[in-house]
Order: sequence, then structure tokens, then C-alpha cells
Amino acid sequence: MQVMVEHSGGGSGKVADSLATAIHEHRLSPGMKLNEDEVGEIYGVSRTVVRAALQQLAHERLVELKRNRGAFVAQPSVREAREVFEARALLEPRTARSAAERAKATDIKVLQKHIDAEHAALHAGDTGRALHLSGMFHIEMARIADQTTIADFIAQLVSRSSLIIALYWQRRTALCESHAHDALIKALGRNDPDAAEELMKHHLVDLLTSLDLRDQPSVAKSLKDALK
Amino acid sequence: MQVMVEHSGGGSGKVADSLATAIHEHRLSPGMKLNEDEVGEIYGVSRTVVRAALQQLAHERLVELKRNRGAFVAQPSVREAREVFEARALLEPRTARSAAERAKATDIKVLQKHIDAEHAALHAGDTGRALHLSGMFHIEMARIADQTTIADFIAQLVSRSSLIIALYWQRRTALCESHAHDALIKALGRNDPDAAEELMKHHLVDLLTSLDLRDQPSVAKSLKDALK
DNA sequence: TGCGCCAAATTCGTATACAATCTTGTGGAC
DNA sequence: GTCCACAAGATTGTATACGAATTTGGCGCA
Repeated sequence: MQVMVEHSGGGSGKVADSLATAIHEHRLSPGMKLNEDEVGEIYGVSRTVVRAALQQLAHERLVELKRNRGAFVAQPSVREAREVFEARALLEPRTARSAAERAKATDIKVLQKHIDAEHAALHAGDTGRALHLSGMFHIEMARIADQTTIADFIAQLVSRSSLIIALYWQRRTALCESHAHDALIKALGRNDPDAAEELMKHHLVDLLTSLDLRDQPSVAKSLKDALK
Repeated sequence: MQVMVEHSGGGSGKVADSLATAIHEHRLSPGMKLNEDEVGEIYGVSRTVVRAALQQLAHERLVELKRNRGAFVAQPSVREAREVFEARALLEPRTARSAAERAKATDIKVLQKHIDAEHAALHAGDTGRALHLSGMFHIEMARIADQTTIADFIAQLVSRSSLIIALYWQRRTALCESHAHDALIKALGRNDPDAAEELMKHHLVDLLTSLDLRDQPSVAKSLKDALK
């Protein structure tokens, strides 16, 4: 059944990336089961590489591995949601500051392209892709700050935020706050660290307050929580 | 060849933990090759579980996976070393503050036990184990702060710091700065967040300045770097 | 003697096979 | 009719087998 002709880069990374993107774009919902055979069939690889991909995603907290039960798309608790945004509040404003200090014209161009793509996706009604690109904006900014270690942490937190948004976003909230990104890119363009740090700080607060973090998840974690 | 009788908890985690501890205690040096068959033989498991463990450690940046070449104990660059300590400087002082706000008597007791064990190991001449315990102190403090997400990040940074110390520590530096931990525990004991934050900040600076981060690694990354 | 090419050996990457565990469905006893 | 026990099915955990890539050793040739 396997063809094993392609595979330019290492095998399992592709599967993990594809699954991660699907999660970011909310095409895989929190709690969904990821059957190893099924996933393997879809990508034309054996369970061995699927398992490797699932382990990687588990380390990034995008999927949860339950022993002898299988892999499930993670369902961050309210507690975890708060912690993720507290961590972002600790890391990202300072990172935005550094980015503003170092930003070159080419960096700004890349960021602008992300924003444009985000607007386009939003206009095309593809909110999933828009959200994914919105996250990419944050990651790209961390890259500009030239701190790969912190950038990796932020990338993981942004990933998890995508799940948190899928679970806790109250839909009545306005359009995807892309204005904040516009303002940030302007601050970076004129190399204004103070403004960038402050804007990021408030952007994160806005994001957090657009969530509904009352005690129970809006989508039940277990049937007991949902029905009893 | 396998016995497969034991294995109470999941299989690969044990191997990963054992390897991680060996790295923390400097019994595995940066750059050392981790042959899959060899490791599997040692723990009495197949390459499958060894590979899972190595992947996990690679994600924690304790080992580096080179395609078709194998797994090696990671050798953080000077650049990476600086980044790790910048990240710690961003996360740990605030975490120490939170810990000081929440610390209960039982928490203090646990920390004190860590310090005592550290002193004992140091007295017994087992500097590797002392260093490992010294790292555990930081992780335990993050746990007290009750921020598991940030605690996970700190745990990884402490892990990587162990490798950095193995590579860049200038031996002439004084005894393992355990006085800093004593002062910190006192600040936590009297619930003094300001002092805890400040002490942690300076503790990290002291640690960083006890390293020799001039441009080339003190142990060469490749033979080319060492000899050419 | 020194350089380059080819073959053997080693080691990793992936697929498959089998064992252990959990879930689900069925039948009998109360 | 309900509950419990047990068996069948499904899914994960681990081991092994085989193919691919890299390294190493040796041979021939200049």
C-alpha cells in the first residue's frame, strides 16, 4: 500500500506540520480522536511515523496522549488557558520591544505580507486560515527579535492559543483585532520600542478579554461535565 | 534477548528520564554519541522505545538528532547559551515573586530538603549530583509559583543550562553559589516578593558571569573547530 | 607514496508482526 | 428488566525485519 517514492525531507515532520496546521485552522476540533491507522492511511505512511508525529505534537501540547487509549486533539482547561496568556504576557511585550529595536525594511515587508494575507483570508470568509496567519504574525515578530529560544516558546504558546480560541472564544467579539497588528507594524517600522512593547501588552490583554474563561469549557471536556 | 516482565509505567519515559539525569549530572558529555542499539541493550528495550526517548530529549534540546547520522548529546553554542539565560532572566524573577507570594510552610520544607541534599552531595564530592539538585531547586520554585506552563519552560531552560555549564563553566569560579539559594529560601519563608524577585535576578546574573562565553566553545563542536 | 574510487560494514528510517490493554457486545443469573 | 461476567473486537505498545544512507576500509592507479 505504501509508495515510498517521495520524501525529500525527513518523513514524520511533514505529517506533524500538516496536523498542526489543521489544528491551527480549526479543522480539527479539540477532543477529536486521532486514530493512528487512519492518519497513516491518509498520508500514506505507516503507524511508526504517525506515532513519531503524534509524540512531537504531544510535546507541543497540541495533542494529548492517553496510554492505551490513543491521541486526542488537546482541550486546554480554563486554568491552562490563563497560564498560556500569562506566559505570553511575560514574553511577548519584551520581544516586541527587541523586534522594534532591530527591525529592518525587509522584516517589515515580510510582516506586511502576513497581514495582507490575513486580511485576504478574512475577506474570503476563511476565518480558520485568518486565525492561523494572525498567529504567524506573532511568531514572525519573535523571529525578527532574533531570539530563537524565546521565539520557540512563543511559537508554542501561539499554537496553544489557537486551541484556546477554538474552545473559549465568544463569537460576539468584533473582527479579529487585526487593527492591533497594523499598529504594531507601524511601531516597528519607525523603530519605536516603547510603543511596540506597550501595544503588544494591550493587544494580549484584549485577546484575553475576548475569551470566555468562566469555569467550565464551552465545549465539554468529558460527558460527565456535559450532562451530569 | 528481551525480558519484558517489568515495566509498570509507560516504557519510553523511563529511558528518557534516565538519560536526562545522566546528562544533568554530567556523566554524559556534550557531543557524545547515543547509539540506538547500545542504549536499547543497556535498558533492555528495543530501538523503538529508545527512538521515542531520543525524540523527546531532542524536543527538550538535550540531544541533537542528525538525519541518518544518529543522536548526540547537544552542544549549545555561545549564542544559544546567551539566549537561554536571557529567557531565564525574563521568566524566573517574576516566577520567584509569585512563589514568594504563595509559599506555604510545607513548600519551604521541600525546598530546604533540596538545599540540604545539594550541600550533602557537594560535601561528598559529587559535584554532578549537586549541580542537578541545584537545578531542581529552580524547578521546585516554579512549581510553588503554581504556574505549570511557565514551570515547564523553566524546567527546560534549567536542563539546557546544565549542558551550558558543562561546556562553558570556568572552573576557577567559587563554590556552587548555594548561598544564593539560601537567601532565596529565606525571602520565600517571610513571603517577601520584592526581595525574592531581586535575589533571583542577581542570582541569574551571577550564574551567567561565572561562564566563559567568549566566541568559541571550550570543548570544540567539531574536529574542524578544534584543530584547524 | 599519495590520491581517488569502490565495496563492506555499520547505523539509521520505515514497515510490518505480534502481544497487551481497553472497549464493546452478548448471554445468563437474579 | 437490570446487573454482572465473559468473550469478541478494536486499538495501542513493543519488537523485529528489511531497505537506505553514511561511514570505513581496501584496492588500484598515477
